[in-house]
Amino acid sequence: MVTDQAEPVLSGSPYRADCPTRHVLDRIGDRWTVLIVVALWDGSARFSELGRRIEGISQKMLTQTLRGLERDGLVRRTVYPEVPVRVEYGLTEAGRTLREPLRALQEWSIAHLGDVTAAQEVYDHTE
Amino acid sequence: MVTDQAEPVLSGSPYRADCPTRHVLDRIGDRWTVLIVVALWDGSARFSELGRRIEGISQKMLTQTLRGLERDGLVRRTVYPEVPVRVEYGLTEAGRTLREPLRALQEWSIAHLGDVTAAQEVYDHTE
DNA sequence: CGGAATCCGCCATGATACTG
DNA sequence: CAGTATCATGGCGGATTCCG
Repeated sequence: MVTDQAEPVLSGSPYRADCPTRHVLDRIGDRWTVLIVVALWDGSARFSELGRRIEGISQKMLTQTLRGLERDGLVRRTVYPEVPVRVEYGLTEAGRTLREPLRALQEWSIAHLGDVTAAQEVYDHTE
Repeated sequence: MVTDQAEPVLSGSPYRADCPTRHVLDRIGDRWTVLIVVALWDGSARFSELGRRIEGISQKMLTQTLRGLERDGLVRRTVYPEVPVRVEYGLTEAGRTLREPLRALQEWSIAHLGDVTAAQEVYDHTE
């Protein structure tokens, strides 16, 4: 996560702490990031519209996660100085490239959640 | 493994708390699950070999995460009653189906981590 | 070797209140 | 509407010890 101990490790280790996958997982592996990206891939949305789309997210986490995505260059924040102010969030070009890998994961979820749940029940029942 | 959902869960409708993607993210969205699955791609491995492959994981989390994957039916644990005992972990058929979506994510990481890091530096510098 | 059990710090998350 | 600020907390994950 944050702690990357400068430990000399054998160079054969395939899954080193600084590999790209680890970094990306640390960023999108939280509770809300993926959900926000998915919620935005049909088009931009306003702050409260996003909050309504993503059931259960708090205002704080919506703000915080959007800031992180903006910092990563995956989401663009646009302010329209109207009254009342309007703020739109949308995926950047880079953010849109995340669609395909995330869609693959989403389709896996839809296709296999049933199997996973069934396996859990067997496991819990027979242990 | 053909998914024939005419209308994806996320299109138009609120992103509900009980949708498959949320459940799966809650399961694989932790610190180690994905890394273990990836580490098992090439074949089974013993407990300590896994620990050596995945830099930074503690014994406790290795055990705990493997138990979760076993419960989900994604990893199979095989005990060989030798002396000393030998335990092998390998992906199940279901676990292997996770390879493609995770590989897509991995490739995205490799391809875009540089852009993300660069965007972060710009963001941190200009705010 | 392959764990189980225990203690514990810390941080991500959540609830609440306030603001421009 | 679109946030910011503050406080409380649950549990994730690390370190250590013990066991068959």
